[in-house]
Amino acid sequence: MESGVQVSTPECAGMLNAIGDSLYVIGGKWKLRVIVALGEGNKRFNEIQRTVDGISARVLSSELKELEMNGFVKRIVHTQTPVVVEYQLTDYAGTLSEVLRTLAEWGTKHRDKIRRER
Amino acid sequence: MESGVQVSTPECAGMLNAIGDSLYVIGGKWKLRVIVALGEGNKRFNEIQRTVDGISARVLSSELKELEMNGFVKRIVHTQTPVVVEYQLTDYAGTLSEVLRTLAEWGTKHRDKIRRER
DNA sequence: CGGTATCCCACAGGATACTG
DNA sequence: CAGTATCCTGTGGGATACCG
Repeated sequence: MESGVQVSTPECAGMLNAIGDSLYVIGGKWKLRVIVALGEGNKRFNEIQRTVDGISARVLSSELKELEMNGFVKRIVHTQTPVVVEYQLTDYAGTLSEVLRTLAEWGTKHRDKIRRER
Repeated sequence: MESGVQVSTPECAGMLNAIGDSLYVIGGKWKLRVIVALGEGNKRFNEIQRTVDGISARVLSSELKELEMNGFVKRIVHTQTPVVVEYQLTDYAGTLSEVLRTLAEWGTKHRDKIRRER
């Protein structure tokens, strides 16, 4: 091994399953982006929608529900008048920080590469 | 900050775009899994299909084409008889190693967490 | 504002059959 | 074996309208 092509750990099968598990929970078009958006701090529904470019209300609503079910997001209702609803990341969402970091890093480098090629 | 909830870097917008770029290229249900499968070493078409559980020939074919277009995979035709076709990761696929590592690590931990909860 | 309900379509992707 | 062609379904997700 010299060029970094060999990506796998000794047993590839375990890695395959582990990656499968990850994608099952945080895969898809929006989940990670919503989480990143909330990484800035608590947000209200429409704020999130404005931050995550292109997401519709319907989809955001269902994504937030799934994220809540999976323990990444907490929904906080401030019972003032008018009622204010905030979403915030849970501690568990913090376990994704390394994933997000590497993914963002790679995306940046990849974009640069594409730029250079054109 | 004490609990790791704060996932974002100073500017979240950049991270949002970077993650978006990543997902655009390596997002989806199969791409990363095909790459991991090839991480074991070169493979033939049907070998890959057997390794990546659940993928159909049609889908694998199109995924391989996209991965080739994006510079992750090289298609090698050995012109013997019978003709043998191999797929191998390029050096560029190696740039994903950190992403794959963190993703696999997280997936493993997450599965453990789910197990404990049930 | 913070959503939910409905409708609808595009497309990912499964099944099967077929070819060199 | 290594795919391609065809067909078909499920569903992700957009648009719009509506409600408390």
